[in-house]
Amino acid sequence: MLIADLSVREQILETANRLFYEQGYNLTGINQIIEEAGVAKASLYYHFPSKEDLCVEYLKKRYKNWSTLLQRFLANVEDPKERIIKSFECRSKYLVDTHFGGCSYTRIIAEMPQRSVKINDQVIANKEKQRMFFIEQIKKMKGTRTVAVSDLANAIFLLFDGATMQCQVYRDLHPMKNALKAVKMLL
Amino acid sequence: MLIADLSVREQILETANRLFYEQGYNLTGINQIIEEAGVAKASLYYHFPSKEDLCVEYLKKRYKNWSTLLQRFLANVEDPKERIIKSFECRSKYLVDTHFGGCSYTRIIAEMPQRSVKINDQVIANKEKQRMFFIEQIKKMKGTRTVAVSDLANAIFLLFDGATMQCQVYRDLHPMKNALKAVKMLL
DNA sequence: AAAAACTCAGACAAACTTGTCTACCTGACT
DNA sequence: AGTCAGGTAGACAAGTTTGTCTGAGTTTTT
Repeated sequence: MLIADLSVREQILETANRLFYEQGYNLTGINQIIEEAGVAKASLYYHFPSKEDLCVEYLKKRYKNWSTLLQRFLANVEDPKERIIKSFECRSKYLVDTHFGGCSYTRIIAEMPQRSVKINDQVIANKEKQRMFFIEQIKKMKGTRTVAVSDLANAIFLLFDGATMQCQVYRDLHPMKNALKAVKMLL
Repeated sequence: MLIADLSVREQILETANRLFYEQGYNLTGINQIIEEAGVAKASLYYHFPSKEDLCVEYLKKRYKNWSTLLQRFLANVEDPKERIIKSFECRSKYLVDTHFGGCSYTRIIAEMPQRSVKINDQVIANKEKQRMFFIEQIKKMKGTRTVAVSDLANAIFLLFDGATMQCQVYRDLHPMKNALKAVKMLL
């Protein structure tokens, strides 16, 4: 589990990333994190003022990892429509790789009805970045659009997000396939 | 908080329903439930073998309540297309009434990565019933369909479910409005 | 009348929770 | 030589968690 050559801070964050996502935020204790990260408790609280702050960094990391994966998938793909389709395929791979863990942002929200401002803002920021990806692609698309750019992008984003969640629930890729079919209907 | 004339079992379930949804399943303790329900701990464990079993009953109750609300919304609405649109409006009302609590089934899944079989089965059953509603409406729709019934119904279900989740995240109805726009594009 | 179902209050076990604090150590920079 | 960033181990506080159990009392059914 321990990854060599990682600073203590990175070791903590990497371990928290794994445990928060695999077990859930509320079910993961600070003690388990420091134990599995192989660091002292004071070290955790030296780098992260609280579990809540660690959660915010976790959310940032999740977005960074997703973004990296997506960029790899989209390298050499120019056509906007093709980029949208590829992003759904990227999501499918992500879901399989994570054993259908679903969207980490959504899950954090679901776990914390009494959302803190910090966590709320980070989740919204991450979601908005995902939404903007679709906005950008639709904007780039040629052809006279009969519907507004944002309406189409938002619809695709809803399908993307909805399918991610349903894949988690059903532990199967079929919702993502259905979402892709719907996207093709809309485009 | 206490509702008169309810049996002890119903009092417990009603309180659990409120607390699980408002605070989350993991953050709601048995002790809080019995305290707010005004019953003894032994009474809870007499009616529900475990917190997990209580959760299953909670999920059943949530579906029953949603189903009742939906039926009230759809009374006197015959046209399948209109019934679909009304179901989205019903969801909007539901979300506002629950202060954007989102979908209880989804949230339970999000909170419990190590899903028990009982809970998993109940969530799937509830979700499938919701999906079947859309299947039924599409089936009833006249006109030569260029796409398969299930593909269209699944797309609408994805939008419905995705919008419910996004409304929870954004604490706003705009995703549901976007979903409805998308549905109208598809129909 | 007897039995069964239901309800109460609360102690108890054995664990876990976040965060603080003491006390110490190492290495780098000024 | 001195300061400070970064690290160790672990005790501690004050609370929480689910579930069991004792022991009693009431209500309903047979």
